[in-house]
Amino acid sequence: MKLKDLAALLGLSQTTVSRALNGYPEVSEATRHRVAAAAEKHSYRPNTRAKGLATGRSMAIGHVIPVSAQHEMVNPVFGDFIAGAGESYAAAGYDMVLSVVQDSQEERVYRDMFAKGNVDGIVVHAPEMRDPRIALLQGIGLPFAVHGRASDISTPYCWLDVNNKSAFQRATDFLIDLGHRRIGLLNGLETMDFAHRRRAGYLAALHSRGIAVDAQLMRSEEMTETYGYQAVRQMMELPEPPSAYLVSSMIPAIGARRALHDAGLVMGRDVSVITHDDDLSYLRNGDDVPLFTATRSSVRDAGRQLADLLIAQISDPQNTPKTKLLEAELTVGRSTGPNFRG
Amino acid sequence: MKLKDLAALLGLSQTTVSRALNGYPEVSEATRHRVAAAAEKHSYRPNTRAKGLATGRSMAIGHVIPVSAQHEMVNPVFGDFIAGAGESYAAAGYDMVLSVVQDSQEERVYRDMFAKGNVDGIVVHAPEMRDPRIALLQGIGLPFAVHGRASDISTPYCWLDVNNKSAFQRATDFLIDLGHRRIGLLNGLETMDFAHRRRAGYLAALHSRGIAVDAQLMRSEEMTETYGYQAVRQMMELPEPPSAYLVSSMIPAIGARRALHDAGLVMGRDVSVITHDDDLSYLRNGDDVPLFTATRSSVRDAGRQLADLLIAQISDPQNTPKTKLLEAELTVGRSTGPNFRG
DNA sequence: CAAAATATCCAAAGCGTTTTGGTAACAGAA
DNA sequence: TTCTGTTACCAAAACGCTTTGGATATTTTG
Repeated sequence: MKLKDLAALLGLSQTTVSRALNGYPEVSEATRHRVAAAAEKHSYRPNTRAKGLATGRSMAIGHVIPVSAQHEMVNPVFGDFIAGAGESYAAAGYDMVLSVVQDSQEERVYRDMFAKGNVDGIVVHAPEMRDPRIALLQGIGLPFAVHGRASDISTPYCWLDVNNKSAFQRATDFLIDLGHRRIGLLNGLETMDFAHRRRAGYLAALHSRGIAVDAQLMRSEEMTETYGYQAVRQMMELPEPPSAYLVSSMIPAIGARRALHDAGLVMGRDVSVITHDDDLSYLRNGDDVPLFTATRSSVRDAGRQLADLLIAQISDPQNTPKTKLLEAELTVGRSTGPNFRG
Repeated sequence: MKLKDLAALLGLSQTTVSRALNGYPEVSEATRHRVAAAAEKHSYRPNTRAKGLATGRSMAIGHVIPVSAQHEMVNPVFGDFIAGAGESYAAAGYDMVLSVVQDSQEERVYRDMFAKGNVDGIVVHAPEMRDPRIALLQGIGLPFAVHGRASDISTPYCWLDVNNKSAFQRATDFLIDLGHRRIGLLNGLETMDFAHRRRAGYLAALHSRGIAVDAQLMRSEEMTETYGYQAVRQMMELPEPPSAYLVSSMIPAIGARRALHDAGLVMGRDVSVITHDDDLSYLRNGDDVPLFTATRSSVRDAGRQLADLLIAQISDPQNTPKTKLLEAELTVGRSTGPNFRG
């Protein structure tokens, strides 16, 4: 069923049917209802490509998922982020198109997406500190929104981020208040902007409390379970092992817990652990009382909100780009306690 | 830069330029090269919508991610599956369009996708036993491929599945060989086809070895960490607790491990655990020696292969639908050992 | 050498929409 | 009555591509 057929069926012109369906005023209420009823009855849906060609918009938003050649890894938060963004898109009538791309190919993919015109905007994932993608997208004039920020870029652009620095500073302060002085940091890859900020928060807390920084207590890697396990094992072997750990994600935190268990230590009693918790649907942090003390911020909610920002940006491109900084909450669970060991 | 401009620039007709770029024979090699060079130089990319409108194909494949209203959950394997499928799509020039949809809305979404014509095919995720989506898609004539199977549907359709029954039967046999008689099953939701098959494999092994089935040892739920934890805790309280557990995914297996640790039991010595391992990139099963004995099958690879099947199906619709059954490998790790207790 | 075949190109139609630039009918105002 | 506005519709152009159905040289064939 195409527009032509529907128009013929109603004895109307394509123009009138189109206007009736798209809510233009120059159509009588009577025919508008007649048209709507017929469209409903024959479940007419305008062809996306034709509509897009005519309007010049694709009603789709691109997500480019970079996969580095070294560690072929899809960030586990990705599924939840997408679920959140998907809700907003569905509500606004947008489709989501996904490209999984070797990071070396990324620039080409952005350019192609723009040239081929199959998206009206793009969500940039996992920004690095001086991420080249932002300048690139500004250059080609494709609307975009960044999940996170790029510290070294000063021109305004649309982003949504968790206040990672403040979250990790508060978490570190919390551990210091409990008497911990040697605090291990199991950070994500510090080429990533969020990891850099978390480190800054950790360092700021140490400095403000006059605690010396020990490079042996700071690790930065891809956030896997085995990373958490091995990093904790190694730090435990130090002459002065940490009495507490600050971990960048639930997954390595689980590895950290395993390492502590293997060593016969009990979290919250012998050693303290705080982790960042993205509130992933399949990896809830305990039920009633949280398992881990955590800096928590729902990545699903972030997806929802970032999508809204981007949609607003697309529908009104001259507007100055909106930004939003979410505060993570610090929820106290069973994995932290006072430091008795000195 | 559109075709018209490129043609004008070259002093050729749009026809010739189009044919040159699309590899038609009625173009001299000289002009073909000239056109290709100019296209490259000005980085011309045909507009997707226009091309799609002209050819009647959208060069996109839809993935509908159902989210049930009760437990808003995105399957953690999803990210890796998408990554795999994305590789195949990129190689074949397809885009991937994603819809996150309340399961009550699913039928409407499929119908709309077809009517609006914005995908050439669809991947069906997480089929249930008598999944209505298959008949629906066959009815509307939209090519599709199923990740998994629907047991109660006999008409041929395109699918790729892991041999879940055989995998879980072998795993159960393995445990029985080690002397285990009371084996707990922590299954996924048994409305899902894969979970049903796994249960069948578990039961078949018990039957063939003359071991009585105990309903108290069989659980079926959404595969979260807390599920694994609580299920094991509860089974441990039974008068005759299991000496071994068979778990449907790494995530609940981690919860199971936590419950055993909390009870002071050591996996592989006091209690055995086998889990299914989807080989997720961020949740590797140990490094050198696997942590868990596991039935392993890469879901990323499944994504790649299923995408290939669907693409083949789309390019040759009359062909009888291809299917592929992958065998999971049973890899021995540290979580299993002989049963000394009885 | 004329006719047929081939190689190379092009103008225009078509894909299914939206949008432009109207027209016809009828009302109210002068 | 005539003019102006308004309401309710429509024919045709446009979006950027592919494809159809030629057209014009050039080569091959009989």
